[in-house]
Amino acid sequence: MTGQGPAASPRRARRSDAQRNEQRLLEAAAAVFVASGVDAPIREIAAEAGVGLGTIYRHFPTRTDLVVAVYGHQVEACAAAGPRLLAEAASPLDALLAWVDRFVDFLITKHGLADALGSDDTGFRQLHAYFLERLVPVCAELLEATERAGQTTPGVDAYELMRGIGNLCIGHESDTRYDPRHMVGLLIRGLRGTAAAPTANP
Amino acid sequence: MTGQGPAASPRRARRSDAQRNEQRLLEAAAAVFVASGVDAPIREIAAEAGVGLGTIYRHFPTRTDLVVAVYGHQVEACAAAGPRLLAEAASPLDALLAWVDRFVDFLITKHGLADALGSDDTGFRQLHAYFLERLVPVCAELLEATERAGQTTPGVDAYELMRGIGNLCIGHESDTRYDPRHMVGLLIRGLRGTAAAPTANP
DNA sequence: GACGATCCGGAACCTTGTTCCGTATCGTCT
DNA sequence: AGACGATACGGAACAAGGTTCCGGATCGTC
Repeated sequence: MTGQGPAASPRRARRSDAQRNEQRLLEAAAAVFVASGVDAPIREIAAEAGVGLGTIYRHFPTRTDLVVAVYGHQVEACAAAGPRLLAEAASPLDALLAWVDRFVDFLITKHGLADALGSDDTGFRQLHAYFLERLVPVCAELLEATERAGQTTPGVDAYELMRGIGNLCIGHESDTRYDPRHMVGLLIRGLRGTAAAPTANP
Repeated sequence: MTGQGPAASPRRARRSDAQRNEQRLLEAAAAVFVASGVDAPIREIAAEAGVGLGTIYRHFPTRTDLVVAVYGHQVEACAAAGPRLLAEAASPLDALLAWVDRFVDFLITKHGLADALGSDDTGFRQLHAYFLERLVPVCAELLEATERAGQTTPGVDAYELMRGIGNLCIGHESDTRYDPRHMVGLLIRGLRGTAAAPTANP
């Protein structure tokens, strides 16, 4: 172990133009995602960044890499919010509700993200996987807490719940008659099911 | 009334080869839809039918036309089942449950159909519209009945419910961990909400 | 200043959708 | 039967987007 580099030992540091381009691509991607959605043509992002196609593919081999680079910290923040809410909220159910709200907000706020997660196109499969792998454990924790508190019917799988919520958020743009929040609200209400609130009940 | 043609008076009947080709296309499309999903390349269907690209576009200008031609009668049957169930089932809620079951079965049975309905690709927009226009009224009728019977919380929009159910069915293939029926079940349970069953309850 | 490692740009190729038109076929009329 | 106009056919051609690849420019170091 010579311990000379940040990691193993890339004999040379990254070239400065490479760093610059990565930065430009990140900014361009963020802008294009907002303008045209996360499924915008790669060429459009390359053009916005003033960079060739080869460059974008070298820095971000898959679309997922780009999306994660742009929105990754928000996903992480969402993941981190789970335990925090559980600690701070009045009850596990309140925590779950708040967390789901936050997740839904994130999805429907990012142009085309929900649709992308729902689609099974090549290049979105990995994105799908990333989201689920990152957030399902958090959701599971919240769910277990609500179950233990008797606020939720047991036996609901966190993975399925996350997929369900994500799916419900699909297509909210391009359809003003459909508000995902209504259906997510219904879904969550179904989660409470017959496990009536242990407290008040007229 | 001369009563010579089937309709108004296309001065000539359709050519026999045209009829033959339409038939072939229908059969080919059905086969390809099963094998490769409703989003299979047009060329694949043309090849399967042994016709040129121009021919398929002439007979079925949009993908929707083809899908409706293949699955239309099943959609109609589903639409027709609504009133019948309402008349036959023990309660409006039973009717609604049975009808939703039937709809979900239909969606997850047809390779890629749910995904297609969820996507907002050009050429699937119309399919989406067709399904909703045909089935939302039926769902609305069932929903009103359950509401009147006090088996369902009022204020839920049939259109949103149908979209929600459809969305929940997306991506069930290519993901063995996700069973749409579970989430649809939850959604429907949320529909019943706090409107406790007016009858028996252990 | 030179030289090798790195990185860049975009031409080129693939897949799929869609249009268009020269040509073949059909049905009818003589 | 033969001819002729209406129909229908086939597939070339064009567009859009994804992905690969490599000659050449640039960077960092010696």
